[in-house]
Amino acid sequence: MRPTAKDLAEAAGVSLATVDRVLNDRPNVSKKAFRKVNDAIERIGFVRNPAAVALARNKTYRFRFVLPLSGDQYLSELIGCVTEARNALRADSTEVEAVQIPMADPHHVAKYLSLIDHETVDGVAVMAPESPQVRDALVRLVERGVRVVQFLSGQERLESADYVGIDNVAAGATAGKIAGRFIGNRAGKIMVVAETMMALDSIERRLGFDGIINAQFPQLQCLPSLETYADEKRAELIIHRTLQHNPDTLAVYVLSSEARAPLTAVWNAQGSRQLTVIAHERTPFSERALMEERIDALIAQDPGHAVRSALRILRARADHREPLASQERIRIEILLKENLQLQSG
Amino acid sequence: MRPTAKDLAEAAGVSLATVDRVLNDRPNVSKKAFRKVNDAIERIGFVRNPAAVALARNKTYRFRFVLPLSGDQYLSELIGCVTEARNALRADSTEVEAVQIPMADPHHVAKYLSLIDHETVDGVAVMAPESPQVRDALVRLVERGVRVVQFLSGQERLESADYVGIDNVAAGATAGKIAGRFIGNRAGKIMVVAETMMALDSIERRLGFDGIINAQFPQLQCLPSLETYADEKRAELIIHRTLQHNPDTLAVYVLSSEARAPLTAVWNAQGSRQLTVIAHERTPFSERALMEERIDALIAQDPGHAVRSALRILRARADHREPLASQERIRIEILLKENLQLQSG
DNA sequence: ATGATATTGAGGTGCGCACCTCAATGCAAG
DNA sequence: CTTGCATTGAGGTGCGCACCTCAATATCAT
Repeated sequence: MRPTAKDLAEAAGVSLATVDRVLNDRPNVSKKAFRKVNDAIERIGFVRNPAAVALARNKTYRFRFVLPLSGDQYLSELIGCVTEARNALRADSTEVEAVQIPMADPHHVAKYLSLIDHETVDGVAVMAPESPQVRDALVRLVERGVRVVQFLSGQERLESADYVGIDNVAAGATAGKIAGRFIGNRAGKIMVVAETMMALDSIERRLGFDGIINAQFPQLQCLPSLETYADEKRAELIIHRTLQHNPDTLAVYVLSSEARAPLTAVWNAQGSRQLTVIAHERTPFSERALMEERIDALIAQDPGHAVRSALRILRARADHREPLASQERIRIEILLKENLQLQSG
Repeated sequence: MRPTAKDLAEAAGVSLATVDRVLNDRPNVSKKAFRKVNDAIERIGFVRNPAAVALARNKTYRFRFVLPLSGDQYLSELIGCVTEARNALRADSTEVEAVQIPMADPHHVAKYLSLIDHETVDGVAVMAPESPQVRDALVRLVERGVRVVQFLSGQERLESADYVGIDNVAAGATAGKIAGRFIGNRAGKIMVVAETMMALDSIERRLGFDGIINAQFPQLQCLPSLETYADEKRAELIIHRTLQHNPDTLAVYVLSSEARAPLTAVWNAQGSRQLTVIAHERTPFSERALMEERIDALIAQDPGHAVRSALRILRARADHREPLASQERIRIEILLKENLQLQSG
């Protein structure tokens, strides 16, 4: 039989009360007792029964995803994943919610975060653009006893918070390698489009992309990043113009998770030209375009995995446990038409 | 507050005993009572507290991985993942073990499986080559009340068992697409190497590979599959000969998870020739070769994910729950040097 | 030695459920 | 009506632990 706390007390030569004090970091424990209990734990291989702990604590965990307010398809996917996780975790006394707030003004975001405390919520996963105000607000959030996960967002990594998401430099490099090898040995230009180059993740992806292209594909030249500012008209205009001025464009790389506007513009303007198209993230739009071979490859991070990973980490932190690193690394996926694996089949 | 079984009994207008009978499929429940309880469950949104259930049942789950006896690096990785999962699940009253048995003789495998019953183990994940004997043994295992997962192996899919692993036809197609696009528009041949073409997964991968090459890259021609029979000398010989006879070979595709012998032979024989190399599975060997740019791409399925997935499914089945499909789909990963994401960094 | 404080033990309660027993009720066939 | 059986309810116990109280003892400085 598996040893219980009672066995542990016996083995350690102390009372159940002392075992309880040691196991739950309660005060008034002598160093000697502490050692006796920990030695006994090693000796008899005691492991707390999580079910019994959960039942006795009878605590409900409350976690919140703080996401940008946007009509982005990737964001919709993400919200869908949160909803799914919410339903799956309802059984485990875990309340999960997603809120969307405008991210344009860092002060507003910081203000929002400053109103959260551990009375309201045990942990938050925050997806917000880099800014000193937000970073500060996150640090203070941690200080107030709320677990924080930096979630899929181009922020400077905090010491005191966990990060869930991919390495964007590596993601850009991956895109670069795929683009370079897919293009073959023709010489020409690559058009790079982003919503904005103010975002850290765009900057990092571009950095990784350029690094690979410059080092390994000297016959290719990356054009300056085009910024759509999430404006369809503007996207249409600048992309059309760029394609006209650069007839030797061989490929398009869309940095941002929303590829719809840029790619629609590209397809309207490309004429009979063959373009290798690389974009980020799997959405209904990009999935369909991949199936129709209008996109050649997607660089993606699985939103479902990201959500579950964030929740597992928050849960582990709330229980003062170390998250299992090997399970929580989000992969940089390369999606082709062939390995898309649609749900239906 | 979250409703408990007591609340449910009250809401249904029955006693706790009847609620218990309905919830645990016990006999002697009238249709009327059954309906009353289920209606009340819907109405008040009752969800069983899994922690309380686990505690009250006080049951330990015993799952076993049945794997081939082989020095294969991928298998070592797999065993490592099982060990990791074993330690992680020890806390949850779940015993996980891995046994390795010789798979050469289907009768022997079937014999081994026939000795397993639900007294010994609650579920098994079996990785064994396709054969009618094994298939039969698995079906009978299920009939004896043992949950079965067909694990990462090229077996005909059973109705009565779950499957964990990738679609090998799609994996082959993915390899084909990567090979074709990486080669560019040069014309030439592709060498295909397998340990044996008797294995269903090799056949399926080859099928997917040829399908893509023939349909999308007519300038490329796939050579007949070379079979190494896991014999280094033989591999060396046939690969050397094939490369000599086919000076216009542009790429090598290794179908099996053990790429070491074939690729070593290729590197010994390739001379100054540039070859695009595609292989399967991430192992210390293939990882290193990818970093050194001796392999261009790996098609992989994450063994850690596969192990965890198999265990989650076995656990769900043992609890008469439906596994969460969306989480259990094993992805066909494309690994390049750029998205390898080594553990160290 | 004395008081103050730190440490320990004994014991109880409850978390939500599974599983068991036994008596009580219902219902049908004879 | 009685016998037999199916159904239901009341009640208890225990799973392993967290959390609490109170009294008893140990340890320290003075």
